[in-house]
Amino acid sequence: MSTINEVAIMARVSTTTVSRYLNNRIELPAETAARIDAAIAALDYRPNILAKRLSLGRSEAIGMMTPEIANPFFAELAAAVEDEAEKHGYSVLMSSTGGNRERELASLRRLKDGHVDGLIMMTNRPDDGSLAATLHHYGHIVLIDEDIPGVNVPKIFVENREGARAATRHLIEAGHRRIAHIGGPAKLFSAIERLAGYRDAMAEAGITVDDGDIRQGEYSREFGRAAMLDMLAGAEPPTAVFAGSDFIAIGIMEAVRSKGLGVPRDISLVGFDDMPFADLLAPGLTTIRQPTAELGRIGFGTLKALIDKTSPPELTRLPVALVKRNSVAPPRS
Amino acid sequence: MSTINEVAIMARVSTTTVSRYLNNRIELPAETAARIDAAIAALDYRPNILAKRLSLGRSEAIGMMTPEIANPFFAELAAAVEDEAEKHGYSVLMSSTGGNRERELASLRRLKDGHVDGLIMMTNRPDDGSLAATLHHYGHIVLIDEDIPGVNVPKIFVENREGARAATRHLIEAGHRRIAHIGGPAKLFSAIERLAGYRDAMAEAGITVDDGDIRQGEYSREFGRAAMLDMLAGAEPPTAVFAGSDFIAIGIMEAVRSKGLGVPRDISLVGFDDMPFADLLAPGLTTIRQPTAELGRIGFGTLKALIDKTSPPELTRLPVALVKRNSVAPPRS
DNA sequence: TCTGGCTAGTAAAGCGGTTGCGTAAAGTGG
DNA sequence: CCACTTTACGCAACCGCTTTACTAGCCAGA
Repeated sequence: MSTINEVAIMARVSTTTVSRYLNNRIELPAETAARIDAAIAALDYRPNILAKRLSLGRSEAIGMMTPEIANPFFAELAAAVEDEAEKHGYSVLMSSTGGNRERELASLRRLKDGHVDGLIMMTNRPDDGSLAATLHHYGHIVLIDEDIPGVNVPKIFVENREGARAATRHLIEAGHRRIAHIGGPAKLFSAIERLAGYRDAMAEAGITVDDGDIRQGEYSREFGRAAMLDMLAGAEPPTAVFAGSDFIAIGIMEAVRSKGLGVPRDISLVGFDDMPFADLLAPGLTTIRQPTAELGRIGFGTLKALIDKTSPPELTRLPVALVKRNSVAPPRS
Repeated sequence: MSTINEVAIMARVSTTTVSRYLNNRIELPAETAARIDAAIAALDYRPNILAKRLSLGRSEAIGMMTPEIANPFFAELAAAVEDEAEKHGYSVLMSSTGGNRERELASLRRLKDGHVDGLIMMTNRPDDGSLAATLHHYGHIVLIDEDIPGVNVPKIFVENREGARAATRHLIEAGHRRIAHIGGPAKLFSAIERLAGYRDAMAEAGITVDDGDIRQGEYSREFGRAAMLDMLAGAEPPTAVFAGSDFIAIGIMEAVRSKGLGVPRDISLVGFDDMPFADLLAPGLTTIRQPTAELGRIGFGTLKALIDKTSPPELTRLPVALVKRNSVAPPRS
């Protein structure tokens, strides 16, 4: 590997000049520039990025914190971020925390250590305030998909409430009146918004919601199954369910099936997320699609703006869309 | 941020001593060590990793090239690598190439530029030789999951052939004789091995394979569906299929269903990979599980051995296992 | 008493860039 | 022809850490 010094010697100038020339901080006579160019080509010189980083104190890399990269939703998001970052010459350091506070903090430490210039954070659990408190001390952070209340950084979310409203309305329009909602953690931002959207739609249709028809728990298949089994055990179960996530929806399907019932014959179902597997299911899951890739792209753009000191919008909301498949039918009369 | 120099001053020693002490290259009298420890604690000193990297010429980061991070299989693999790397103090730079040669080369360039100390490569397309040729010039590379023929680096694969054999035997044991194989690209290493395993099992059972019962194409849902539709259009379709991947198996399910037939009632089916969604399907897909996380862990370990100049094994083979779900039944008589 | 071998460190030269000051030489206006 | 501004660069410090080569001081053995 050749160095800037070798280039300088070959071009008969100083390293200062080469460095400035390469960074466009100087205008050189064509002849000098040509000599430098020639030397660079001859030596196949490429700047040592490690040295550059040390000198500049920047790493031209960003970190990305996801709860679980193996979750297709986060994987897709990650891919989009990486894609966009690459375009701007940034590397991405992935870190999947497994929802582990330890690892979240390690990730933040890296940021502080100058390892990375900024951080895109995704989380999927409610914060007890400790994360929020920590974040205050850090530099360039962007929150994606899920809020951490009390943190004052740019945030990018989807229209959770609108989406939930559309999902619920879709069920109402199919003729259902007893529509349950099995959603995410009661304290989690997205779950709160989705619940609100569900209530909106029900209220708009003039339907009174029985509190027993609302269940909140983890965004997981297991919770979906358990909650649905519980509902089915009731005297008069609902005819439709709006699930807070596709994982929950899968659990619901399992529960329904295990009772010898069918989706959508006995229970209509709408999910949220449009995970890649949503259309692999039988029946295909009607769900709310999030603009995953867009979230990632805009997330990176926002972070870059932050790094470049141009102030990005405080809050960006991305629209969602209802994807109709085969898990909704009119109620059996 | 405090520096090693400040620590040295506070502890009344030289930076050399602090550096050596921290890197366990020196043994100090307890009293001196205590002074240094105290200074570090007091100043909340953490070494500047950028400086360390420059000085050492190592980046303590590895690259990971995957065709598509959004594919659950690769995502899981990536998560395992990341996990293991983290434990050893390495960062992981993810790069999903989308099967794009350009991006593959960019990834390799980074490696050369000292961006990373080594690279874990995964690919999913047959190489025309150009990639293999390029790889020869590079340093620390480990190949995971799929071979690039002619490349002389440590490789970690699963027992494709054994797995295929077990899958096929499972169908035979269920009573099937006409068993088709719809597999991956004819020139792709894993597909070749899996086909061989299928032939093994059939030969062992004394069943002659009709060439028309073997189809090779992409590891994709679309190919699976098309191939299966074609088979079903034949005069006497098979009663069972061993699919080269779970994606292919899903396509097969769709095809079977679209003809008004059922899995496993009319067609028994075994996949390969055990993707996270395999058990979400209805019926649950019987398939061959790859030790995904293990692949990742061992992949990192092998790369690290390479970096540390201890020569790792040329080839590691990881066992697979048959996971029985509900897509296999005896043939209808 | 001298030599040699520890012990417990240190000074200084990198690693490969960037950058705040300078400055010699050439050009310009009066 | 002189003072002044450009033009075209260079010197050397700096980023924070590692490492090679060296030394001061002490003790043991001959």
